[in-house]
Parts: sequence; structure tokens; C-alpha cells
Amino acid sequence: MSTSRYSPCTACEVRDKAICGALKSHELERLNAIVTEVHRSRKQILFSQDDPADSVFVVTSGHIRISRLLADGRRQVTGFLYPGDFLGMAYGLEYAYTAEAIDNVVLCRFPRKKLEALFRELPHLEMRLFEIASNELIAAQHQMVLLGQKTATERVSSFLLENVRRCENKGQNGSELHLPMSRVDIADYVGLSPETISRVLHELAEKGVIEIPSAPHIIIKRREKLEELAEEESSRW
Amino acid sequence: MSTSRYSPCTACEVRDKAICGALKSHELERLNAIVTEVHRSRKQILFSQDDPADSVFVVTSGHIRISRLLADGRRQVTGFLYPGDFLGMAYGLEYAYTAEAIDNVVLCRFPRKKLEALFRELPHLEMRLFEIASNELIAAQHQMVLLGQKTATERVSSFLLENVRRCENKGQNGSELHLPMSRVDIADYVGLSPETISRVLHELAEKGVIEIPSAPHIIIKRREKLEELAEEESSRW
DNA sequence: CGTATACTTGAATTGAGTCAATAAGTGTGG
DNA sequence: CCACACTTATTGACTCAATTCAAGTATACG
Repeated sequence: MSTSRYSPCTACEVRDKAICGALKSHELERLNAIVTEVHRSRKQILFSQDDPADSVFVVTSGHIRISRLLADGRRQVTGFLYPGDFLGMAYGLEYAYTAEAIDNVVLCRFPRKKLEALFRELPHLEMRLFEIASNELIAAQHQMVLLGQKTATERVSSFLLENVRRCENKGQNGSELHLPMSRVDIADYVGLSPETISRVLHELAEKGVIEIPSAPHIIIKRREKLEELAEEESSRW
Repeated sequence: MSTSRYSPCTACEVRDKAICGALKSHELERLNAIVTEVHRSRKQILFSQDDPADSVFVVTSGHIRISRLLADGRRQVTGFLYPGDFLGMAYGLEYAYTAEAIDNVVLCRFPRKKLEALFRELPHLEMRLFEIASNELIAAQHQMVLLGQKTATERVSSFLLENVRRCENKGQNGSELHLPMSRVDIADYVGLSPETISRVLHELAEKGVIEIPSAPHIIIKRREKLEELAEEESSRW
């Protein structure tokens, strides 16, 4: 699973998905020079909201949950990160959210200063980060529509579709999902209670749209119905 | 109000707030060369969701509302733009939202291609845009917390505070607000119905937290109480 | 194998939405 | 400058979608 110690980037499985995809192999050497590998197990924190933001990361394997907390404990999960995903950049001097491991996670850590220094030599890299920030911004807009306007069924359907699409973008067929996060995590992501998540999922199963062999394992039976229920706004994603 | 025709950037009132702030006066000449002035009046559209995104803009005067629509007409307002604010960049080939004038608006339009070409000569400019994208991302996270977790009173209080802070950042004292947007706009921004906005505002007035001489004109009487009611998460904005 | 954790399901509650009726602005033309 | 029409905002009564509370049931773990 994890990359080797001496030429991690060249051998990296997620290379073409991540920031590294912008680079030619001789440029990768430069990244190699500043990268270190980081491991976290289930429930461990990678960094907390308001910590000094001195590193950025790429997920190599496992899953990360990012979230913000209110004083009284309410939590908004603002994203789930999969292998190949990037986190920690583009957020001022402190991290704007907490990042926690959902399962066993391996990440590449880049010291922020050193990465920024590389920008001068490798302008591709900065452009790639800008591109990532842009995509995150679009995703955030979609999530705002979901949180501000959608019903419970629409939210859960949208969430499932998001996962289907993510699978498909990796080349896998998305009809069989293995959700790494708990019902509570999903609830805090789409702004509902865990009970409502459960109820809606079982309603969808009732209607034959999905099947739920076990909690994390969900089979999409009628994707077109799911898309209808999700009320996606834009013609294209 | 509007800038002159021949050296708009040098004379521009919002220069130090906007992207232009990154540039020295001789560099401004380069921007001057590609900028055109655009006018819109109340309710006119600047661009629509899914239009080809070939221009980016800076608001010079007036106010813009950006939003996304669902098929059945539900609308999520994703932001309000004030003089000095930037819009249209960092969103792929099509605009990810619709931008409409709330009142009479003047903007600087930059053809996207030409602006991107300038990046090579003026790297400050690209960094400034990256910085703007980062700030928007943070703002989006805050809005997700609001939409996903906050109660009606917390949402309205947060909205008012956001406006207070915006005023203060411009050097004005924020205790007297003149909201350019309608109750419906506010409702679609914070994910509530216009009736609820009205009710909460008048409840706040009841408690002596604010005063409402007329709908758009709101006086903040007890800012510290508003901050308490808003349940802001982070130690710092 | 027992214990903690996560998930499901039901019943009761409630915060915000909807519907409907005013009221208050805003602008227009006479 | 005023009267009418139109839009926007307020207020009240009722409804309902989703939450909360409370068991119960799987599932994973030491």
C-alpha cells in the first residue's frame, strides 16, 4: 500500500491523481526531496483547526474527515478525503479545519515553506494547486445548495451520487459503495441527524433504489432514480 | 463614482482592496490596457450559470448577488459582492453561478485570456488571485457551518455580523447597516424563509440587540450580544 | 464471549415553513 | 404633489419535515 522510502513519488499509486500529476519525472525528484510519509490510525488527528498551518498533505491510502466545530459541540463535516486528495493548502496561517483519520491512513507531508519555494522552479505546481482550490470552491458551492435548499431525501441521494461519481472517476464502477465513514459523519456532512440518514437510506432501499447488505456497504440498483431524487442543479459536474 | 475612461485603474477608488492592490503603478498600465467598464442596473444579469466564463470582474460600485438555482426554482444565494470584490475567476470553463445586479453597478471587466497572459509578466497577480480563492474557500466553510448546523437566530445574527465586519474592514463603523439586498435574498443566503428572517429580526429588535428604522436600515445596538447569539466558531475571522 | 460502539426503528416534539392576510414602501404618471 | 399600482415586508395561524428521546438490535473489538 504505502510507497517506498527512497523514491516514494516515482512509485506512488496516486501520482497522476494528485498534485504530482503536474510534474515530469525529473521534476518529481524535487518533490521527493522534501516529502515525508505520515501515518495515522482510526480517530487520530492529523491537525486541528487553528493549529499553525506549516504542512500540506496528499492522502496516499485511507480516508480523512475534515470538519469545523461550534463551541457547544455541533460539528459540520466539510469534506471527506480519499487517496489522491490534497489538503492543508490555501488557508492562511492556521488550518481552517480539523483533519482526522477515519481508518488507517498514509499521507505524504510537504513542509509548506519548502513547497512554496518550489513554486518558483515549478510553476506547474502552483497552477495545479490553484486548479485544486478552484475545484474545491465549486464543490463548496454545491454543498451550500445542498445544505441551504435540499430536503433530507435529496441530501442523502446527492451524497450517495457524489460517492458513485468518485468511484467512477477512479475507473471503478460506482454501483457498489463501501462507505468509510459512519452514519454520524454522514449526518454532520449533509446537515441532518444520524437517525434521519438511517431512515432515508432504508426508505431508498424500500423503493428498490439501493440495497444495504451491511451499514457501510451500499449497492446502487437504480442510479437514474437516484439522480432524479438528488435534484442536481447543473447540467454537468 | 465611476472611474475615468483613460486611466481608470490609477484613479480607481477600490484599487487597494481589489486584485489591483498587488500591483505597482507601472504594472497597473498593463491592466489598464485590457480593462473595460461595464454597467448594470437593478435586476440585470451580469452572467448566468453555465455561460462560457470568458471574463472576470471587479465591482467598482454597487452590489452583486451570486446564486445557484435548482430545477424547481429553489435558489441558494452563495454570496453578495461589494465594491472592491472580485468575481468570475477560478471556476473552470463555465461560470458556476449566476451574477445579478442588486442595484446600479459598475464593474471592471477583464477578458480572461488576456488576464491569464498577464500572469507570466506579473506573477504577483496570480498569487493575489490564489489568495482571493483561499479566502473564498474559508468563507465557504463558514457558510457551510451556518447552513448545516445553526438555528434561525444564529444564522441571522451571523449574517448581520458579517455585514458589520465588512463595514469595519472598509474603515467605516459597522454599527449602522444599509443592507442592499432584500429579505428574500437574505433568506436564500442563509437557508431560511423570508418570513423567518423578518420574525428573527423583529425578535432581535424586541430584545434591544438591534433597531430597524426601515427594512434596509439596521442599527446595531449591542454588538457583543449579537456575537453571543451568532455562535461563531473560530477565535478569529 | 461479553462489552462498547454503531446503527436502526418508533413515538412524541418542535423549529421553521407554508399559506394567507395586511401593511409599508417605491415608483409612475396625471 | 398626490393617487394608484406594484413590489416588498410584516404578522398570525396552522402544518409538517426533521429532530429528539428512548428502546432495541446489530456489529466490531479486546
